Amino acid sequence: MAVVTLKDVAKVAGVSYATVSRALSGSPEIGESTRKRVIKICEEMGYMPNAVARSMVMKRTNIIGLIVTSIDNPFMSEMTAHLEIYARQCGYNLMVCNSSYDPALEKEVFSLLVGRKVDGIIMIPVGSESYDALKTQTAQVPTVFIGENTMDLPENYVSVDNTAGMQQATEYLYSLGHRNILYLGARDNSMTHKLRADGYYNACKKLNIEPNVLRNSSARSSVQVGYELAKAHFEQPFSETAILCAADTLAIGVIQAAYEKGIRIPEDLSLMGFDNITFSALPPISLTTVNQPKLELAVSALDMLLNRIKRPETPHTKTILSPSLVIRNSCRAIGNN
Amino acid sequence: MAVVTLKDVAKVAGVSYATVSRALSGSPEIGESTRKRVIKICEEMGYMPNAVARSMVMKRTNIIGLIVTSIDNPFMSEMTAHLEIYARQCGYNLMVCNSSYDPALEKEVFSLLVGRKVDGIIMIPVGSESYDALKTQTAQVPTVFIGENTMDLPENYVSVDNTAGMQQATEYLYSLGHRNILYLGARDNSMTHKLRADGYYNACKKLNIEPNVLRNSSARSSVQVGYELAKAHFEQPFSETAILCAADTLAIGVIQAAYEKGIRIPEDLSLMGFDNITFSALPPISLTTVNQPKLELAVSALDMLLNRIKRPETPHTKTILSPSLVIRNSCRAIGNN
DNA sequence: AAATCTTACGCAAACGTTTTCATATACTTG
DNA sequence: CAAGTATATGAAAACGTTTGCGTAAGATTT
Repeated sequence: MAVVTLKDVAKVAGVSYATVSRALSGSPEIGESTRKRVIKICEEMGYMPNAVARSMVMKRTNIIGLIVTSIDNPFMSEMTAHLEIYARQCGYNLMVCNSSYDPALEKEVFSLLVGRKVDGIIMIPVGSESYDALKTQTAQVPTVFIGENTMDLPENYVSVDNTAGMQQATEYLYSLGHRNILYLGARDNSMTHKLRADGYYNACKKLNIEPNVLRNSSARSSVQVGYELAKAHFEQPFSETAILCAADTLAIGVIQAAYEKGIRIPEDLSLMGFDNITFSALPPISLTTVNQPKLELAVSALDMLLNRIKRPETPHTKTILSPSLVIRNSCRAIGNN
Repeated sequence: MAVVTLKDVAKVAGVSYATVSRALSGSPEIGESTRKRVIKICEEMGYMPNAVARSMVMKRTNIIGLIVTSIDNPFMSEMTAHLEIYARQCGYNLMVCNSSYDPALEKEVFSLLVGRKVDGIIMIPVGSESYDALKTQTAQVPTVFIGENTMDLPENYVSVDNTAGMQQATEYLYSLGHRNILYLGARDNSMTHKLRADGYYNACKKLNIEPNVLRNSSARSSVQVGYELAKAHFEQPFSETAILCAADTLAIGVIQAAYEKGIRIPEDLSLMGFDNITFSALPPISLTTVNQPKLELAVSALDMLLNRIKRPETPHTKTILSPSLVIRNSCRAIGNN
């Protein structure tokens, strides 16, 4: 039960503990014979370096903090999986925290991670206010944002090109003959969602069709919210032939509401989402959507962060990845007259 | 950029740094006036305790390690969310690792967490061999297993009663008139799945129907595996009126395969799963299943772990939670003749 | 008023590493 | 062979806390 330390090993090996440390760290200034002997003794004694003590002296924990709005969200959990695996390969472990879509909590866990002396933080922010609130905090530790960006603050972030993606989606529906497209789930408290809405507006202008937006006043885009918005919308007669959702989760909520109303997709109504979460691919759902490349997002974010950890004084950068259309069976072509 | 330490605060306040420490820790042996003054200075200077240094001396990190097979799995991510929130309320942070369904990697990350001096580990094991492989390791740090258990090793674990749940599921199908029920996805490399299969066998014996099992020879139960098993099965004529899956993910794969074959659920085939993941509730899927109470599992596991951390010499315990049937629309009653 | 007890604080050790600097030994080289 | 140079190792500081112990000063008791 007693934990073996460097000193214990040193005593058995009859050397100073500095020597043991050097033997294990692969330092060149040590004799080959003693190195082998010490390493063998370490193995026999089951010595395992104390990462806390090492962090203490090296002023580096090899931990990176990850703040997500909710790990219980297919998009985030997919990305977290990629992040964790890649981070471990790079010698880092992940400390994961939920902000639960609460800016106050987000700030709190950020401080907590700073106190834990994580080497860096990757964060999927609750909303665009996150920037202001965290401005002083992000100065304390290298931070990279995923998915959320902003014009005025040159923070580090990686994101998909939300505007281009949503514009592409709108144009796709147009190409199928849709002229009356409802954009469902616009939000003002998230830059990501503003940019997505921009894509829709851009396309409308370009294609000369009338924008038609149903806003989401809550703080998040969930299946539940999509369901409620659609349900309310379906209460009254509507003329749209297609619904374009700001997120896949919303679209799945719409499916539910449509199902209850007997509205068939895509026969009666075409439907699109954005994100391409795993479950959108399942045939019963088979949602046409815009893909966010989760692996690339994860890898880019970590690369960017590791870079900043190494060279903190480097200028801030951003990486914008290209989204891509994923065509499934939730949209149909209609004759437009 | 320079980090404020206890010493800095002490210097400004004109006291020893022991006094600052005591002021913040709420020690009684300190004057009320100095306490207030010191705390105020701490706030002004933006002092934040260094958790690493504290861990060093207190021999406690307030970190718990979580090893899941894959965070990118709705069941695990739901539970992780609950765990993280509850743990944080208890003053702990979560270090999350994927074992990626690989026993060797599982062992490796376990060691890694031990080296990190986590206070305890919660683990969803890859399979029942995990116990043997980790026997020496679990002695080094309090460990609690979730969902996986075993007869011979009295490890700490919390689990749902898999056998009772699957027996209940089988009986439910029987009550709908099904006599030819295919059990899809049995696995030998997981005690959980053995116990679930036991539930099916028990029910068959009790109800006097012939067991009919399609094994899963891979290491995991994924949508993909379910799809492949069902697809192969549907190639040839089959006589089953219902398929009972060892996991919801498998059942969703079955839906996909059935869809492609034009087999309607529940009209042509009844289908059940086990786990009750979020997406099983969506109307297009609407899977009748057996619920695993994720919140209760998470809370029980953490309580058990915290208990062991406090009193490591306490005897091992197990907590078995009751599953419950969740009836949706993937099963139909048939006339049995 | 002397003796005792509290109270509030400082000193310093300890936690387990890494790493700089010093030093002893062995090895070159002129 | 003397002097210098590598080479291998040890001693000790440092990282930022917590906490046991010691001790002044003040409060209480007799």
